[in-house]
Amino acid sequence: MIQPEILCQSPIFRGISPEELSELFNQIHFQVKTYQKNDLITIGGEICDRLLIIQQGSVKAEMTDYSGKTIKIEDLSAPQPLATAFLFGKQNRFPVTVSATADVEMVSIPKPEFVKLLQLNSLILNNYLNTISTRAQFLSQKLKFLSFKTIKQKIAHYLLEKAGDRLQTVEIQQSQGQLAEMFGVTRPSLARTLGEMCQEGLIETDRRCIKILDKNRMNQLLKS
Amino acid sequence: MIQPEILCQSPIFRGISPEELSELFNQIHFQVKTYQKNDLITIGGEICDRLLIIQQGSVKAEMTDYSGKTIKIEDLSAPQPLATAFLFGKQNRFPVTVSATADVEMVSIPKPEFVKLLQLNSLILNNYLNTISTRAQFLSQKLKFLSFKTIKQKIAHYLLEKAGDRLQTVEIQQSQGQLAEMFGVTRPSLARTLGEMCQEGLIETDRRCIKILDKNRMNQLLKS
DNA sequence: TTTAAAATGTAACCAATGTTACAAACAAAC
DNA sequence: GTTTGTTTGTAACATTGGTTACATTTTAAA
Repeated sequence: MIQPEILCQSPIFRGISPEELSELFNQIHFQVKTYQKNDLITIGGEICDRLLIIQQGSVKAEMTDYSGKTIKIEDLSAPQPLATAFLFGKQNRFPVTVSATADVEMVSIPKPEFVKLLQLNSLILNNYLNTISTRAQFLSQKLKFLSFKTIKQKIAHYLLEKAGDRLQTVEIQQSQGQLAEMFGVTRPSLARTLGEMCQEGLIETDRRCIKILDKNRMNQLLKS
Repeated sequence: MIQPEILCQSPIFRGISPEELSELFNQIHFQVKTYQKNDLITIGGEICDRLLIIQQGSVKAEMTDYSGKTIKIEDLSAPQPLATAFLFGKQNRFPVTVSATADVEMVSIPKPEFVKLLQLNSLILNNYLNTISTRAQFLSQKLKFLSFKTIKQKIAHYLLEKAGDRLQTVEIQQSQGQLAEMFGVTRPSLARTLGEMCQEGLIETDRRCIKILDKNRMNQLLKS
């Protein structure tokens, strides 16, 4: 039924040997369900009272908007877990509708059984805590970034972060277009603002290298 | 040293009796540290390898910007825990500098000891998981909200969410000004946009009641 | 009831950014 | 070297939302 060699690759069971994992699964109740391509696995809004881990195959997660249409959120494949941030907490309902994009085997562990697992094995506990904490930290960072209103501020924040205390010159890996997308702005707007910052003597650009000329003034930008 | 009657009010120990809590604390290592008003408790960037819970007094959390100046983030008092989302995860450093705003007693539990607690008591485990999951869900919601670009979209999202499937009329509790702050826009801009939506026949406003006239068209707004 | 304070509606103006379009520079493939 | 597709710089114009100011309405207090 379960395939320990696959499951131990999952972020939640990372570091556990396949043998140990088999042993652990012997101590809890769980189900392995199979779905065929296009089957519905969860429906958005449904109570999330079990941990689902893809053992085989792949799924897509979609969100339903107010008019009933669906928008694809992400594709997931084995051995990814589903909706780890919604098993606990106040709002423990699936935020998304999940359906199979290939034949799927899904390991389903009821919440109380998963809690048992967490108490049986401290590695699993740590892995799970790390997973949701990392997610919270990621979201937190993203929000902080969005709190900068103007494009100039976003650029200043990005460059100062990337340069740290030492460096004067930052080399960006992505293209201007990708950077713009990360900032949530359009490419021409980003280019224009970079141009303005050059004119103001804040930075100097040379292809993908950006030299910070005036860190103090850049800092000032972030406070207004 | 520890005051179980106070600590069991903390979100992390909620539901545990004071006696039980004393018993649990006997099984782990921890420290109770005292600070005087204005003492530094943690410094932003420092490794977060212990759980801190305020047992007595109050603290403020501040963030340091690039130029070294600090901005107050929040005030916390007993029996709140500090930075629960940064004990685990990839970026386990305090995001903020914390200092005492009154004489403080702080319970400090090293991470490995706290992990023991989590394994000893499933209520604590559940509480902690709920705490960080709720936080991730809150941040997620906030981000979703910010993803709506225009004020019209934010209003539409807010109203549709609040109305649900059934209702036609939504009554808002807050003042327009508070609503505007929640949306991250200025009060006159919000008022102007509400006015525009009335003219377009999307809604009808009467003091603090807003009637949705055309749900379909409102939905359309969210997709562009 | 009168009065003061707060909340609301509205307007003119301005700054920031999106939109669209196009040309120049560059990189990769042939 | 030429060609082709991608990336970058830039410009004109439209839209959005912030700013400021003020009149009106509502609420609360005296």
